[in-house]
Amino acid sequence: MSVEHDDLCSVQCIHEEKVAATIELMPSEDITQALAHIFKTLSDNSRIKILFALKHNELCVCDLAAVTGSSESSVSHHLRLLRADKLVKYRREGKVVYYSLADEHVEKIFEQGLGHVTE
Amino acid sequence: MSVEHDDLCSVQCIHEEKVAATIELMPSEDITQALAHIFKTLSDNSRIKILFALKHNELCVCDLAAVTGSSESSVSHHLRLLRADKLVKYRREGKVVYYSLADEHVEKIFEQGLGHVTE
DNA sequence: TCAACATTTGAACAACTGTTCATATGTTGA
DNA sequence: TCAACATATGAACAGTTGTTCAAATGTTGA
Repeated sequence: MSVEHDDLCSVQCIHEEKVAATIELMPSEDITQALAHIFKTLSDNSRIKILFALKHNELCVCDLAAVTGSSESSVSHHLRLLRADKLVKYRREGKVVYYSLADEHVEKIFEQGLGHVTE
Repeated sequence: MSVEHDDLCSVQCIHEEKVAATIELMPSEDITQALAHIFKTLSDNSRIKILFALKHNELCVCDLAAVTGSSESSVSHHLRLLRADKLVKYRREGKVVYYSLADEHVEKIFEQGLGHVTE
């Protein structure tokens, strides 16, 4: 009764000024969610492989399945997510759809990621 | 019987040379997995907020809970993942543990990510 | 028009993830 | 030593995700 969980307990060790100042500098919820979302799209091994495969060539779904060692259906599902986040673009040539990287951002993000991984 | 799924069907549209050349240029499984792993760690909104909060100050778990609006337990679980990937470091001062960014890689990765998001 | 094929889509399932709650660990000051 | 507190940890639960299988689109050449 005397010690409620939200009123006292969790306020005891807080550095108020620092917290207030930090909150001021925080980006909006929209931005943090957008960042989390793009990293989520990049957080799957199959999708990483697809993006690496597209680094030098445009490739069709069949090719990507062969390169990454997954089924065409699986690749297609992944490509849908990559398309939704504008990480890849595509063009149709007859029955075949060729995918390629949307821009060079992906490669730069990868470089930074690799920089952290291999340090 | 005549048309087996792995023998013929999925080999029909493949551009063999391009596929072979692309496979040559692919990074190792270890590398793609490591990349996927680091992006997975960055793919959660709470963890993104924690890292942004640590951009200017070192902060204790309580502070981080207040800034991010989550429970201390939740923050602590997230910090464990961030520690495991060497994205944050920490120092103990009495009962309080202060966390800070491990290096400037995180910020650079964020910059690239934001570049893609806000374009 | 039709068969063949490349791709996409949807449902279903197991595996994984984030949060909460309860409990444990460490640290301080009395 | 002990209570108080900051943090960490483990189990459990709902929600999400990646894959597979089956079926549906497009698209071409006959």
